[in-house]
Amino acid sequence: MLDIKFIRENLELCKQAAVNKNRVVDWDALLTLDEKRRELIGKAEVLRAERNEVSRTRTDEGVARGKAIKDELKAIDENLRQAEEQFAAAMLTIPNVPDASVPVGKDETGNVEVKKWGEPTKFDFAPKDHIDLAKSLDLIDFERGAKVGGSRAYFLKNEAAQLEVALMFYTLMKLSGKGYTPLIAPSLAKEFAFFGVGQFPWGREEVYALPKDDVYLSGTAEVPVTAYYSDEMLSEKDLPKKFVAFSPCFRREAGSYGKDTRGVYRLHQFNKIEQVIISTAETNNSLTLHEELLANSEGILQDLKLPYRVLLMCTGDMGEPQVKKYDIETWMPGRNAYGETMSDSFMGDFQARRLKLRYKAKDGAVKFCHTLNNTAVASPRILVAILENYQQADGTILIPDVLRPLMGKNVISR
RNA sequence: GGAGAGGUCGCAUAGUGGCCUAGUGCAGCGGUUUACUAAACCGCCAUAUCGCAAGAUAUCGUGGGUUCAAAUCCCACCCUCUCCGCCA
Repeated sequence: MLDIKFIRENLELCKQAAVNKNRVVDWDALLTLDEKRRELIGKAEVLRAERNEVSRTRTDEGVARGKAIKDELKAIDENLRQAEEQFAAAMLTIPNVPDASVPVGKDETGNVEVKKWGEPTKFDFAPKDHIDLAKSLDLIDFERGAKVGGSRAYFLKNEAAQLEVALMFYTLMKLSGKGYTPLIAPSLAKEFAFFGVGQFPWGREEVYALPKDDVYLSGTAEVPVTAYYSDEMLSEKDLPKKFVAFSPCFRREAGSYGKDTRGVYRLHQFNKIEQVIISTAETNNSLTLHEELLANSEGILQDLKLPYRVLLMCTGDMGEPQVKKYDIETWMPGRNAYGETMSDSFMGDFQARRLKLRYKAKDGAVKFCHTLNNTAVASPRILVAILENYQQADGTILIPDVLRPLMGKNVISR
């Protein structure tokens, strides 16, 4: 959410930001509601001031006037309540303004590759995709997954199951060692948290709802962890707060029914470790932290010796809440392409405003925090890259060096 | 699922219709003193909205209601904690 004062004072900037993000906003409706509500607030306050004064007199005339004011106020308050409600709903639909360093573009074709690490793996044999590899080595059971859990469900089996746990453990320990507080976060979260991070109102279709219990299944630990300090007042001296959070993630994948239906690239349920930072409202510092999150994720991929590239997302391919976003794509031989494995976002105070996540600055001023997050590792998608890049001519799969101590073996074979 | 207790400024607490313009303590900020630190003392210090400002208004879990007037009385709901039951 933006500050309405900021919108009033920077209307053209906000309008252009929405256009660049391909979002349609009814600015006139928003500003009309804003004016209406301010006018009603003014009227109500004048009446309340008079009522307060009059009721102190405790005279018959005062009581009579008080009664009259009471009726007037009732009508105004009802109108004000409606206006505030509509205004608040409209405010929730305003997208955030991208940073000046973000390229303007319509869609993914406008993204800019800013870094490439390693080269796409070359094979002196015909490589298999992860589906064939998984079947021949009995690593993933798609058929029984679908039988039991429906479309896009799966069982990780044997070394695939061990590999996922090893990856999660490796990542959690590595980032804990860098001062990130480890968390295992709830996957169930209340509606306010989804509005808070900006998944609602836009992404409702993507989220599993459990209406009977009034909770939702989150698709990322960003939701619970960013909301961790919601409604709280932090101290500047305690910032930034850095978290590395494990959670099972759930996504409906509505609108992508025909996409990536084979394999474990796009799933309804997976496990992920997410980095979340809550920091001060200093954009330059936040941009530095944004790079730190990127470097952390790159470090994981470099440890795993997986070729990847970093894309700076253009305005048209970033979400409503983001100020700046990088995607990391990892080489996946089965796709003969890079596939997204991590997503590194800086939100400014957009989420903090929605979550009432504030801090007291050293000078005593109360400010909204800045929030950032980035994937540390998401599995099984990362297994696609590991299985495919590490396959050998004899059909076996080498295990990345850093995971061998955890796996107790060097190679997957049957 | 059942029973009970409770939700007040960053934290802790006081507050049972008008003296609440929400008090006090702690923390925080500034200062005096000090070789330094601590202590002591002095001052400042909730948030939001509207307003150029002076200031006004609102906020005591949320929403209704009673009243000229509600943190305070009434109703509903939400949340937290404790205990019992069930249970990985």
